[in-house]
Amino acid sequence: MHAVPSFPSRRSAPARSGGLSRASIVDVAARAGVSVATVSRALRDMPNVSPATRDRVLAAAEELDYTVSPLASGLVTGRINAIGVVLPYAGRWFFAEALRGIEEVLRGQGYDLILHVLADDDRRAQFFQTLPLRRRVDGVIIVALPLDSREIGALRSLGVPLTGVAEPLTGVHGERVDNVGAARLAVQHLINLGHRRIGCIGGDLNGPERFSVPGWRTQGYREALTLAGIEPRSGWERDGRFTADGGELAMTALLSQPGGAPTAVFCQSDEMAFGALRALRHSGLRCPDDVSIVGLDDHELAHTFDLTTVAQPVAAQGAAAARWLLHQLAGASTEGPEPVGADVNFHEVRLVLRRTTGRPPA
Amino acid sequence: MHAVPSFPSRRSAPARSGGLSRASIVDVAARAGVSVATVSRALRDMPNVSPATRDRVLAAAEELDYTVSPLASGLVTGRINAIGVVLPYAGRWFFAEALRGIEEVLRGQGYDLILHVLADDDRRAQFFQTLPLRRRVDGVIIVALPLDSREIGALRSLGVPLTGVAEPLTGVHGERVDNVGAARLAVQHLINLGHRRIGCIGGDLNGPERFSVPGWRTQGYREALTLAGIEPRSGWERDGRFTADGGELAMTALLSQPGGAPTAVFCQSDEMAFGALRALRHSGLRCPDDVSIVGLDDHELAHTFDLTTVAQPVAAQGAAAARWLLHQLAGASTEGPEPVGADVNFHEVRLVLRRTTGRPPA
DNA sequence: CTGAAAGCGCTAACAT
DNA sequence: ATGTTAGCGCTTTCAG
Repeated sequence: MHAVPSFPSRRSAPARSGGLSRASIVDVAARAGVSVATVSRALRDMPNVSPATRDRVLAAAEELDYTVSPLASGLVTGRINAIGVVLPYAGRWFFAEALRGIEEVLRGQGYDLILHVLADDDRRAQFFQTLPLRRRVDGVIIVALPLDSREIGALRSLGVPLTGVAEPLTGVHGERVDNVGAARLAVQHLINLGHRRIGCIGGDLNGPERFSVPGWRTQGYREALTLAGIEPRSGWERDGRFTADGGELAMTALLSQPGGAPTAVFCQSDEMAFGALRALRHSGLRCPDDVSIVGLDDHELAHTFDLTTVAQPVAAQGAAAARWLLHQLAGASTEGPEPVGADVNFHEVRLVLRRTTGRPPA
Repeated sequence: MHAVPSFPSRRSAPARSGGLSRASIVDVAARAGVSVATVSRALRDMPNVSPATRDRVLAAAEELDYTVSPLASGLVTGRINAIGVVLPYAGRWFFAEALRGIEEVLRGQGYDLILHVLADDDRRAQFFQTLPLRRRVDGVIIVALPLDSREIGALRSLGVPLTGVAEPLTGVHGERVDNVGAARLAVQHLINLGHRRIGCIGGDLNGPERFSVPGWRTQGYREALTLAGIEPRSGWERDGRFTADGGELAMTALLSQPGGAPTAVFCQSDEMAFGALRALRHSGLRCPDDVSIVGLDDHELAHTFDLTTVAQPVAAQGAAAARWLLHQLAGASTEGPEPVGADVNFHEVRLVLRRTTGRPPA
């Protein structure tokens, strides 16, 4: 198919690999009539290369369709120009969005993004056991994954900078939102509307997943209530498992609560809110006329379903994490051994008013 | 923090890289009292290593917490154990789901997944210009991305096997569904229900994106109509840009069609169907009483919104593509130069009945 | 069954 | 400003 006039390299090429572009730095050097060292310098825009030489090298490289082998250069420099991203596949929307933000930043800086999806407990256990990231990345971003200290220790043993998105990791830098504040914002909106009977659909506070987010959001919910002089009722806090189906079940339970149902419900994620909306529809109840619903996320479909919600910037959190990591890598050479500030960067949330919240029924 | 009793390697380690686990194959060899060649063999389960020796090597490796450097081994073998996945970020759900299927297969075989998101035209152009996958992957999976022959050529020049998911790529192996058949299935369902006035919301057939999927689905729509003796009306085919908002706009337009609105609409994606549902709601129309809606995908939220749809297995398509690729790589050594069969593997679709379709209004 | 040695393609001293 | 050379850590002939 592609006729190769004369084969650049002198040996029989490896069976298959980086492509037909077999030219090596030696070929470029020969063609440009300089040494490989000069080629290396010219290609990386290093000082001490005369403009004329540089041009000649660049031309030769171009003609031979040459690209530096990341393997070879990584082997000597010890940098591999790749970042590992690990996520649990909990909440597709969230993860896809965070990934987009991360990828954009990484690509812009010439870093590869190596993805690890810890879809279930087995994969997760195996991941921490074998640590497949070892020797393969210059840094790691953990997205929406709560880790215990043993797991964090394992990751630390990689010897590369770490950062977390959404879930707090003790001792690790993080990008996230103030979940307590976000929840309070949502619930306060309900209170402002005149609601006093307000339910909450969140995650299991004592479950094995160890997500801390539901804990905070529940705390925010309670705080808002207390501040308004409303006594939180434990029966009005339900577990929706952060899925649409879970949200539906939780809402159904709320509706048949002894002592009357709430007139408004704060759902700790938009997907659960979608499920709650379905429960309402199937119960013949109208939203917001009978029951108000407020979510948290601003999922891409929240607008489509007219869901009032507290928006959080997901791609931005991912992008910020990526930027932080690259910054660490850049500074690693100049600064001391542990330049890490295990600090947290909080991102803004905002209330997005749509049509699932209104005044309580008379 | 982590006390390192005695540093395995003898030279000052590179500033930062594959981690604290600095032990090299030389260290393992020394510890096991064998040569590096034997270590290499033992670790890769090659023949010609006595069980006793193998055990000793394994133990030594374990004690030193040794892992093979993928860079070093890749450099000599020419295999890098990574697969590139490139996708357009068109349809978050689809892409996240496909990615999940791909990742699972790749991980199982010890391959890394290197992600490239071609979010906009700039990134896309840049991608094909610089080909950042070059020398970095053993194969490439293209998800839901239509490519022209120049772009396919560029990818081919990588010299690694290629495969496509969802969108057909001429001359490239692919995993997808029969889009014509899927559309016919959806529309036939509406016809069976008694509908004769059936609209279609799809993508721009002449747009710059060159997606071929909308073309086929539209063809399937027309075929089903024709087969039932119904004359397709061009005014009832609208572009919904494969987004919820686009679907809403298209549905609104359909509703104000001169000569009356359709009683049923086939949406070429579930996300557009969600938008169409919103248009109905805002027009005070009920579904399916006034207008029936059928989608295509079986998006994770389709169930939540009771959407009747034609389901396609997305993760399975991704997984199949990954398996095909690995199979090519495995066979590459034994077979001839181009072992590629640029064949297509079709995946089954099925109608999922829910509550957005019913008999036409009397 | 095991070891010695030659690189893979590149970068980083160290010359010049 | 440019060239020489010694490896980075591993796999792989080729000899034992």
